[in-house]
Amino acid sequence: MDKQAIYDDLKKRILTLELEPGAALDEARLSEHYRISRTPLREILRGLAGEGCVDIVNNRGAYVSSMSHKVLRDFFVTAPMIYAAIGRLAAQNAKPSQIHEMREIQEKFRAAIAAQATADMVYCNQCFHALMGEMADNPYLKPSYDRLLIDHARISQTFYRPRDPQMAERMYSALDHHDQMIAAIEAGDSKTMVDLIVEHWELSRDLVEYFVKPDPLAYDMAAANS
Amino acid sequence: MDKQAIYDDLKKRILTLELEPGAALDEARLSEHYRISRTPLREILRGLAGEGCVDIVNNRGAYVSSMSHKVLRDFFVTAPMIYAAIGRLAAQNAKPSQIHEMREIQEKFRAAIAAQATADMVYCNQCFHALMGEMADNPYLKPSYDRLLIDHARISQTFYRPRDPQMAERMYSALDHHDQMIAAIEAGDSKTMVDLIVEHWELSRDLVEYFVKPDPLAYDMAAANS
DNA sequence: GAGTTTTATATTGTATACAATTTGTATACA
DNA sequence: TGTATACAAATTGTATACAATATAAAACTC
Repeated sequence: MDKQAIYDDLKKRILTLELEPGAALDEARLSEHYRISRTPLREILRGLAGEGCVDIVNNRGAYVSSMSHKVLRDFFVTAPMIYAAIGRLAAQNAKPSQIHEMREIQEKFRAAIAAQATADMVYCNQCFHALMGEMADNPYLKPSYDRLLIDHARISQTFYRPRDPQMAERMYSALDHHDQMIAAIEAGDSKTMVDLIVEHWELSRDLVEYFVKPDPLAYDMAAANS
Repeated sequence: MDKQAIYDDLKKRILTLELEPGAALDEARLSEHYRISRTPLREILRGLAGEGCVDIVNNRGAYVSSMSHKVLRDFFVTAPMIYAAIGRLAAQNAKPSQIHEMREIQEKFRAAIAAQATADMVYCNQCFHALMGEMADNPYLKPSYDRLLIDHARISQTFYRPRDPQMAERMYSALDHHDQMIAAIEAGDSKTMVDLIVEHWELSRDLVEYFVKPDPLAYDMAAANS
């Protein structure tokens, strides 16, 4: 397992919440686990800190970045603007090879949904949106976008309930959006792309809203039975 | 000189173009210069890479991040949106202690302009806008904003001509904008704030436009004398 | 028994030595 | 003369040992 692979593995474990927000990342333990010395491991942790996955406190170690209420609020304030901008730029700047790669990811995504393989779904979705960031090809937006994607993955996992039939519906909507996005990107149609991004975003927003404000239990049993 | 001081010093040297875009950052040379070993120096370089000051290529060392035409274009595409968003959030979220600090920076800025101390002007301006980023208090926008500020400083220095009388005018306009911004932030008036940000931005845009498209020399000497 | 100081342990930070990779140069050959 | 290969130098990457700092525990004072 080389350095990049360890980097990716750690990032994946953070994204999938296997390493929970706030969890301490002990250098000695991790370096032993991955069979490398502390020096390169520290560089990996600092790299992840640059991406926003990890918070480092001087002389007190590294922690998986937290997900406080404030962070959640900031996420919902910021994501629409950045996502729209990235979508617009992706439609303008995508290279043919990237569009091809996107189609491949989309087919894997489709298969994962059909197979109800939650982990694969999350991963393919992540790849799809990360690639969109590459297409946009803007070094100033990329760091913010990547940070949003990291927390987007974590938030989605927090609120996703695999047994709820509404979830399957949502996933097929998302899949459909992705198909339309690929078409818009190929056509270089940035206006349609932004509309799709907004629509897609509302899926995520509604998921959390539904969690915070779920269908209430009947508080008047007599009425519920009538 | 502790680690943070070395970090700041390197960043400052990059911002002031003392270390030019694309310049190689030799680990051995730098570690000797700052009297620390390579291990912490490497961490500093990776930290700066996370901020976007430095590009690191595997097995081929660190370089001051470049300023290609594409980067310049991306800068002008992206900055208005992010600056406006940061301005709006700063007006909404600024804490009294931060407003107080901002006033102090502004007075130093005023003094630097009066004294025509270019380096101090650049530094105070940088501090002013960095503090605005702190006020906005949004972890998703901050990485993009900081990256924009780094290149903004470098671009401004590239196109600034201290001997041009127009430059002094511009600086007084900027100073005036800053005064008005502080008032808007204190009043929590985010609408006015965004208008000011746009106006302030046009100063920077015009500076570069003027450089790219300066007053042409007379090409018809007869006509010029008539 | 509560609070403070001291001591021990654990963890992070730094220096140095060594390994791996890349780059430059010289030489052989077409 | 141009290209390819082999070797040498320089530079980056990693491991390990040691130093500094923070946390936990124990002893002490009041």
